[in-house]
Amino acid sequence: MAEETDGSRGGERVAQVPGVRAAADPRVVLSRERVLAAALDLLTESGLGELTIDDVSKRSGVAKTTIYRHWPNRAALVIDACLRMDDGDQPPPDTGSLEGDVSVFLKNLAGLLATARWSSILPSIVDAAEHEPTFADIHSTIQRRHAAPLRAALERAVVRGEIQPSADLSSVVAALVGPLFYRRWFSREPIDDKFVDLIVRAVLAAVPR
Amino acid sequence: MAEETDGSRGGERVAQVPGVRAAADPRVVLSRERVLAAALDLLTESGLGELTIDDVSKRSGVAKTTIYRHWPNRAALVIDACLRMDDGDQPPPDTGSLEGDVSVFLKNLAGLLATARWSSILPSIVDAAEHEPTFADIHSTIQRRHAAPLRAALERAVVRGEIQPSADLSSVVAALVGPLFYRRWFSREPIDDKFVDLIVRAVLAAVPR
DNA sequence: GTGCTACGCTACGGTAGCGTAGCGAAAATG
DNA sequence: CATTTTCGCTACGCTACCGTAGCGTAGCAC
Repeated sequence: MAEETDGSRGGERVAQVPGVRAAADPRVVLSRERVLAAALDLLTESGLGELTIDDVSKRSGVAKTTIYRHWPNRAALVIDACLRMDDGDQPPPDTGSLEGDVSVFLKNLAGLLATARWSSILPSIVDAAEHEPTFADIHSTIQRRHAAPLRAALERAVVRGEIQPSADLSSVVAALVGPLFYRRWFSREPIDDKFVDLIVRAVLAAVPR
Repeated sequence: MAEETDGSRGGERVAQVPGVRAAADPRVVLSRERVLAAALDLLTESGLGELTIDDVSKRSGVAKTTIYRHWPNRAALVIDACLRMDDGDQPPPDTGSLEGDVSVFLKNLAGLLATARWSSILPSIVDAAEHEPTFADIHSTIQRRHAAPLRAALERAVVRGEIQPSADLSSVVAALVGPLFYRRWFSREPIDDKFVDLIVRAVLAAVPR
């Protein structure tokens, strides 16, 4: 996406090995890294609409012209930064029991909601997704990736017979994660273990088994 | 808030009755109404960051200068529009039973999430609340007002003895409303009655009674 | 070392949006 | 009516931001 008309510039004669995608020049990777890091910082501070290339340039120490050598326009940079925002991901828990997995996942999630950069940026993406189809796609990608470990735990529970195959797992995910999201972004209350326990107990008791 | 230094202009000698707040000139109320209506329309379409005074002027048919005669700046107009956005409110249900009240409330909410202007604008406010304290206040005002009927239903249930007074009602609200919000803005799946029934059943069964 | 490539810098042109000034016309008020 | 108040219109000045051009320099690769 950030590549656009790559062929128009000279740099890709180097990429003779097709799969490697031109890992070449260390200056390039450094510039890209610094720019993306600065962009994520600024996204966290000010939100998606306020992000300007001039600010990214100042913050990163990379010249504005160089930024435009790597991304065709502001939108492409924003998208790239959003897709590289992975600090909302979790390692999949595997405690052996459904209740254990879910409990670990949600308590981890509570921690991320309180601290991770990801939780500051997501509202901007949700808002953008509301009006622009491009961001709707990005949003669903992030969302799927993020809920994957929980989904996997539920699917394992189906295999183990702890949950009936007829259960609607999407509903269960919403019932579990929704309350935490609500507290983080809507009621803006802190999330303690007691709250998480209530949710886990309520939802798992209602799932057909 | 939109009033700022009212005393600097001449119009308030008319407001001799302090409480009435100068209901006077029909031209004024008409202008304000048309501007706010247009602003809410544009908020729905484009989000909070993209709203421009020029656009509001074009859409409403009210001259830009007139808009600035009523609001000191763009921010004041946005805030005024947000506070006047009341189509997310519901009449408080009172079916006599806790389960009935909650079920009615959530099914109404599901409808509003699918159709109301309010549900399109809220993500912008959530995002703004993340970075600007002013909008954090607005957000919590809207949020409280909106959840009030549900809270009232829960409190009635406490009085009737259907719920123990020790129960944490804020948690219950989050557990009930959160899943619907999650579906609307995060997983972006439709909300059907089966889903709502699952949530109601799960949560109410877990509340101490 | 010798090219090649990426980078930084300054300087633009263009646009969009904010908020203001000043005037004449229209409408309300009494 | 006469007066007061509001409105619409045009025309600004100002700032922030986008994205580009051209040049000289520093780092990379062979």
